[in-house]
Amino acid sequence: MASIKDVAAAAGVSVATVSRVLNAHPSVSADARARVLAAVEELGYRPNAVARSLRTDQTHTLGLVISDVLNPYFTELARSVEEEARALGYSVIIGNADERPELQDHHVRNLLDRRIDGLLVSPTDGGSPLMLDAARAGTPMVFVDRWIPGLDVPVVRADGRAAVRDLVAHLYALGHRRLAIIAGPAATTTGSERVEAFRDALAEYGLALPGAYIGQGDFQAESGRRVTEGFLDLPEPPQVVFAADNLMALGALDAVRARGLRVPDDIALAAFDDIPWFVHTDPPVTAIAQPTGELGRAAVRALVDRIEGRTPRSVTLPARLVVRRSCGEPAAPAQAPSADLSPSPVQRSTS
Amino acid sequence: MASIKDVAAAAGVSVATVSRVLNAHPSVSADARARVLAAVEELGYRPNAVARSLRTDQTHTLGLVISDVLNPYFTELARSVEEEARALGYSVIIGNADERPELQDHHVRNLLDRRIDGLLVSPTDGGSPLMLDAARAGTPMVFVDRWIPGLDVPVVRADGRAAVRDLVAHLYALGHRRLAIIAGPAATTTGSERVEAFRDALAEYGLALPGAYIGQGDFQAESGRRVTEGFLDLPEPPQVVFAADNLMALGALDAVRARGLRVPDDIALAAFDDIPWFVHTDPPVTAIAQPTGELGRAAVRALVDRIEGRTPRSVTLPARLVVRRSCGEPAAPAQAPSADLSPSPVQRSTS
DNA sequence: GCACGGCGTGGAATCGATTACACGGCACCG
DNA sequence: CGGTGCCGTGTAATCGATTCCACGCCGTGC
Repeated sequence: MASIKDVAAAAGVSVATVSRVLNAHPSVSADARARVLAAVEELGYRPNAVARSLRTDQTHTLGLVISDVLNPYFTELARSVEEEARALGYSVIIGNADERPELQDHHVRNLLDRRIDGLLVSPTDGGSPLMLDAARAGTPMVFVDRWIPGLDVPVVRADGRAAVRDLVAHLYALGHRRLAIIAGPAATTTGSERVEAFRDALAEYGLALPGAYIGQGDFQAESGRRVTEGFLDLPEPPQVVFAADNLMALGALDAVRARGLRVPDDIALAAFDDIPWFVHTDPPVTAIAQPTGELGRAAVRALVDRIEGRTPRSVTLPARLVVRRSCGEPAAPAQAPSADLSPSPVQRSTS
Repeated sequence: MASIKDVAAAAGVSVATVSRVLNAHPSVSADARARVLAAVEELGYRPNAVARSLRTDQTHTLGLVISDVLNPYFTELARSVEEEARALGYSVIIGNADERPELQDHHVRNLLDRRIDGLLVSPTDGGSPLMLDAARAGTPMVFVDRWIPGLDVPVVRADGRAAVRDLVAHLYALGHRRLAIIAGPAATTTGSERVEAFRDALAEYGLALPGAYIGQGDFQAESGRRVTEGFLDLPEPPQVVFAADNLMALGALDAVRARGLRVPDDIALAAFDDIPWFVHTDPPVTAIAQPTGELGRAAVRALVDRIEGRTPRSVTLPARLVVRRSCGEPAAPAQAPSADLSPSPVQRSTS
């Protein structure tokens, strides 16, 4: 592969001049510039990003460590992150932690070794020493979706409290009184927050959230199934199951169906995180939708602000309830009943 | 951040010795090794991968350029690719082309600039000059899923011919005679091959595939909707729509539902590419399943073979038909009728 | 007519690693 | 006892860029 030296030789100038041309430095004669550009074209020269990074100590690369690529929520997040980063002149390297802390550490270490300019993390746990050290050592960092308390790191996330309250109102209006939740890992902020928001909302209606109605999941489908089976085995099973993420909702749907029961007739189902597929499931699933794309973009902007010396801001955006049919008819007033017939969110503009 | 010089100074040795310790070179005394290791620990030293790559001309990184991250098929592919690469000591940088050739080129160029050791591509089009040049210039490369004819590049893919034949047999047995297909872009191999396989299979049953029953899609949901609407507007609409990928199937489902029609009573639906969500849609969708994980792993092995000087092999694995309810009852003999009640493929082992 | 300033340019240092080569010391062999 | 060879180590070149500094040249102003 041609290097800057080859270009310099071909153009009859020094490497310094070539570098100046490539970096749009003003101090280059028109003549030299033309000869350099001709040589670049001729040789098909492309600057070696590795060498450049070594010298400038910048990689123009962001690391994104997410909890689970197979979760459509995170896939969409990753997509919007890459898009915004590209618009700002950065590339993104994605690390999939698969909800496993040790894998998360592996990726963080790998990304740090590659000297990425900044790190976007949706932590799988409460924070490993590695991550805490990196944050304290001054690695530009932004948390997205989930975060680790006690660190001076900006957080970009959705606030689901209001939407959870709307959901409970909706369920109450439909006559449901025994409501259960499949929680995420307590070590994650989203894991514990959603339970809390749910409990608080229930309290407003004078409803309790007994221990038996809190199932411990891990954000994966299998745990949703297991927990739901436990609920169904109770002497007095809940009338509604609220899953703290979309994969666990899927597992719950499986468990209900495996018993030959029907949603919502025998038991109602709702989920945190809305995804395009919920429109097409049987029945369409009532869910709390996060502004995922906007979260990804805001997170990138905050991180790049931090990298480029500006002051990053934490951002909290509201989530909203999307009513479909999995909790019973008729649809609540908050939402048009035809929601599940509207054009699928799977489509997107590609202009 | 501490560099190798700091470690050398702290350990009282030269940088060469530090490097030798870190690279397990035999010619180091036990004493020196111990002092170096102690210094490494003390300083929290981590080798700079950028500098190392510059010197050794290896990044231990693979580039993966896929057509669409939001397509669960490619998400799963990406996941298995990363997993196998990690097992072999490589990292993966994913580029999402979004079915747009210019975006594909952007990522290929970016990855080449970063001097990735090899490239895994599922081309969005027939091959840009950039990609052809890279292949001919000797960049280690492997095509996965889709490929570009006429290049000496190994291809790892699934063969769907037999499964398409099974599908047609299934449809024929259910009494369907007017079968239509939503094709992918003709510029992609999977786009044209699937139509051909479908036509050939129909011919075996003495059925024709008229032009009106071939809709041109682009592998995105919206095109599936549009094409399906066209089918439904025909004087004699087809009895079955076969979508060449899962997103277009989703669009088709939307279009059918928007007319107030029902699958499979009014029109049947089948898809190429099986995804976990097809179990949960209304109705569960009959699909052709690729061995996605195995494809990703095989592709990485081929690429790493090529990178490390061994001879890579092309791999073709069979796809298989998974019958569910979207083409009509009763389920075909080829598959257990309870397929859609089996544990969801969304779960996975995490051991 | 001379000094000064700015512009275009090249030489060389530098980033942080790897590695070829040289060198001193010690052991072993003849 | 001297030569050979290996072992452990350090010096320095190198990868491909960026950038500081110095230098030569030219134009301008006094």
